[in-house]
Amino acid sequence: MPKFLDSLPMILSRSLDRVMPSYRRLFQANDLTDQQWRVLRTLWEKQHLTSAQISQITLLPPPSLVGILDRLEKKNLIGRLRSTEDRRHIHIIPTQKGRALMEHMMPIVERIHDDFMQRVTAAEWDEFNRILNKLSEPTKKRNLA
Amino acid sequence: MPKFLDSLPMILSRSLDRVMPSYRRLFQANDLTDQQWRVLRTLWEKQHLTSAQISQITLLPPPSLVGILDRLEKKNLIGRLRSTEDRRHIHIIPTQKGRALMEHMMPIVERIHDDFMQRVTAAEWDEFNRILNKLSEPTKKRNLA
DNA sequence: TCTAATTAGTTCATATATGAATAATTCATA
DNA sequence: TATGAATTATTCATATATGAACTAATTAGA
Repeated sequence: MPKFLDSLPMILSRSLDRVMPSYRRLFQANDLTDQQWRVLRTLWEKQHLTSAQISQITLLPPPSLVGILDRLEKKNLIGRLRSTEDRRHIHIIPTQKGRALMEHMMPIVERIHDDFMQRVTAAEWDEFNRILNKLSEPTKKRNLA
Repeated sequence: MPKFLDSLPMILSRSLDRVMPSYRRLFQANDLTDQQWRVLRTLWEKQHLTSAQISQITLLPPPSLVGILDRLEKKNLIGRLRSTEDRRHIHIIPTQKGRALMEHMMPIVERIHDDFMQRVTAAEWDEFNRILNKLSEPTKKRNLA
């Protein structure tokens, strides 16, 4: 009989609860929420993204994103720019202040990430990802065979 | 260079996002939120629990739990009962209606769980749990060796 | 036995999640 | 080219997350 605590959702939630504090300390030290970090982190690699793209990458639901972007804009970390080609699109662009903040935080975040990676071997990490993917991959035509 | 999407938090969040809909359909069909389900599920096995115990098991933060319990109580699914021994404790007890709802839902939830389990072998599941635990175990005296 | 420290539950302010609905825009096509 | 379908960002109502603070009750100790 599978115990509640051993269910997939609880296992994943518990792991998240254990992993996030290491990151959150850094975020809070820089006056960012987890979600605000995600948005800025996404913009670190790209020059500009639409709200929908950010939502897709960060897994943040569009309605939440509106407020998150509002607060990032209020902190002068990002800017909104409506596209001229398709006036429905709004480009989200990091400001100089936003870029500077990321430049400061990225190395530290990578260090935190490396600390977690050092807990397992490369083979274990691959295996972990492989199994987790099997467990959670989208159920497309799963009912064919 | 580790990509954002391959970081531990994003991997876990993405998996959760993919796993939860299967459960959520059932929850919504029974007019429950994810969190309300967690509380009821916890009470399924025990006869009564304190708010603190529920918080510890479900991972729901105490401030959130207050409202969740309020709404469960309003739906007549649980009851609050202040302890006579230690008047700080409040026992949370499922009502008959609450128990009946669980009796209806538990088999379906177990079926959903089994569906996920069938995606991997028992060995893979054990391996997955072992590695995830290494990845996310609390950092106690990690800086000793 | 009286006070300081603890504990359980709660409140508060702010930020986010969830699902439905909406306004503005663009697209497909009759 | 007018019109309905689709798309993007947003708003709305409700529920939850987060961290600080607070209240009532209990306990530890001088």
